[in-house]
Amino acid sequence: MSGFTATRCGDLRASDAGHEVELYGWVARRRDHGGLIFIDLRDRWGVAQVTINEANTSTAAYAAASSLRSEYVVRVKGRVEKRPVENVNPKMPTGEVEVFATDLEVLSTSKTPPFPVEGDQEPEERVRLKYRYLDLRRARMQNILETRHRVNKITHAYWDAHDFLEVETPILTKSTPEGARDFLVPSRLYPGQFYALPQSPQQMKQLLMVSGVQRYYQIARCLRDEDLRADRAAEFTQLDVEMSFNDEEDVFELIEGWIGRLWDEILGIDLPRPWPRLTMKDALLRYGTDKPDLRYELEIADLGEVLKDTQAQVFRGALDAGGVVRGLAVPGGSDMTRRELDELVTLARGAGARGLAWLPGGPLDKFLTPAELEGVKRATGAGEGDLVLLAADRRRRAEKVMGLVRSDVARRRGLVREGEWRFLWIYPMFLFDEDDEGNLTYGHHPFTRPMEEDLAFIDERPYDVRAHAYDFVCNGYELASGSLRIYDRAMQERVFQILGLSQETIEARFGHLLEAFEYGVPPHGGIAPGLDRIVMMLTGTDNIRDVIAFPKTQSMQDLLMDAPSEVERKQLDELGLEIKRPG
RNA sequence: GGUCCCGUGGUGCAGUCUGGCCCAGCACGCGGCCCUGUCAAGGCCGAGAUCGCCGGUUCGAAUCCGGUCGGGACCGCCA
Repeated sequence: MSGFTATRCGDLRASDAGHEVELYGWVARRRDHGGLIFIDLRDRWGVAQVTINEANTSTAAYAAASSLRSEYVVRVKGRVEKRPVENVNPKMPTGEVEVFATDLEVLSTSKTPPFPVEGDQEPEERVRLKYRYLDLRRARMQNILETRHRVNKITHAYWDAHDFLEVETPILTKSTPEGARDFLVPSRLYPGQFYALPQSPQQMKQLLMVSGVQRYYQIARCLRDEDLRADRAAEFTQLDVEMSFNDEEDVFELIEGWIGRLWDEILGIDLPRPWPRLTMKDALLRYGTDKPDLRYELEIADLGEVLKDTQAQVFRGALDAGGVVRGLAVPGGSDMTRRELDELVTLARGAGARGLAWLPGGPLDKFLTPAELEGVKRATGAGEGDLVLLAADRRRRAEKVMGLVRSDVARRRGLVREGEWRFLWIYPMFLFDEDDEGNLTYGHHPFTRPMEEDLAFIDERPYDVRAHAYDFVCNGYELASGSLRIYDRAMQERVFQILGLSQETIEARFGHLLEAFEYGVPPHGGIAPGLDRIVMMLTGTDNIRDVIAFPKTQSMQDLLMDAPSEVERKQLDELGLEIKRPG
């Protein structure tokens, strides 16, 4: 029997009493009583107590036990014994037994670790990342690794059971300047030309539908060279799904089933189905975001109607410029301090707003008529003791500001109902969006299918065109995005044209897709949930790096491997590259 | 590109606002000794930090100012 098949520390139970066992593991803790030494021996499955009694073991074994320090790797031979009742440790699954060591061998010693592997103390992230292999040894991280594995396993089983085929798609692919910035890979055989790492297998999965795969899924790595956030990594993992001859209801059904399975098997929670749906328009109006957190109420109201004749300058100005006034009632908010309000104003300014107003008690009270004040109260549902926060701006900015204010107010006033899971679909979404320069761009991606009934006004009022596009959202996180796709060459070209792409650009970048569309394309569509974020939810962390074994810092460095790093001159020469150094 | 928070022995924190009581405190860890029923073992003793780095202000700087580096949060960005 090798150590690989030996008894696992965490598996020991009362029923093992009397057995001779061999254990392999790391020293979690050592309690030396002088003549009697207790070792908590840890492996992936748990911790068992090894007892070494000077009186009943070899001198060599006792000497070895005395020399043990934290994180030494040892092999122990001994006999499992039931502990006397008074010595049972009910806090440990293995607490009913202990292993009396007859033989103990140090397989590997350890320096004092840079931070404690045992205990719940969270070291600074810089240190954790540099010594990631030790960080991952901690129980919390082991649990995350295991949860992630189980998510993958359940996911494979689920989609396989629905006859989906996993197909691997290339890592070296073609750059598409639309969307996120690509990671580029220089080509050795074609100097001056580049591959791109995939932002997602979007086009490949559509081509697989043309191939007749009909039901495709892949646990796919995606790479985007954009700045990072707490919930955004440069390389991340999507469950990529695509199917043929389907409508959005098929997608909703399958996804709700899959998420339901994950929550049931991993958390033992039975999620209610079907999930509620919210149109993009309503999400932005009522919650100020496309990923609302429904664990608290705080609904935003449009005040354009009640303030349509107002003489208050800030509101008048915004409304006359075609903007909006939006308000949010804070229950019991009249007790908010000036300092808190100032912090909210700072938050609003940070989002580009000129300011944030409040009623009553703010400087605007005297500019509103009693009827207008009454109207604001009614529209926002504000009662006695409540405070109304207001933003007046261009619609998109006012929405953004109120959305940020809403979540900040909920957080600082403790309105978030922890422990709730509020899944919902954002559907339908808009086909187009407006970028910062006021130009038309796509809402989801350029392959999204417009709703047939809205095509009539696609040229006149493009922003009002709804799409067969959907996100699913939970507790303020966007967990997935998807759509039904265009499967008609003419329609696809038309959308590209509306987006302002020239015929040459269309041909160069998407010619392969358009050509494929000439050979019998099934109507198709799909979705791509972010697996990292789903694991974040399941493990209760708000940091995406926690659910990635070897993550990079916010500034995209790998502190363990020390990447990125310079390469040798010879490598550059082979690629025909020269480095332009700034300065 | 921008805004904000953080950086103090190996680790986690206090001290910074209001400069001198701090050649820096606490807990854990670490080293030595004692200890035969602990499980966050206990007791005694001990070592370990020029307070991220550079510069400035001051009689005097962990503390104030400027810069810089690193980590984090956010805005922009993320089809």
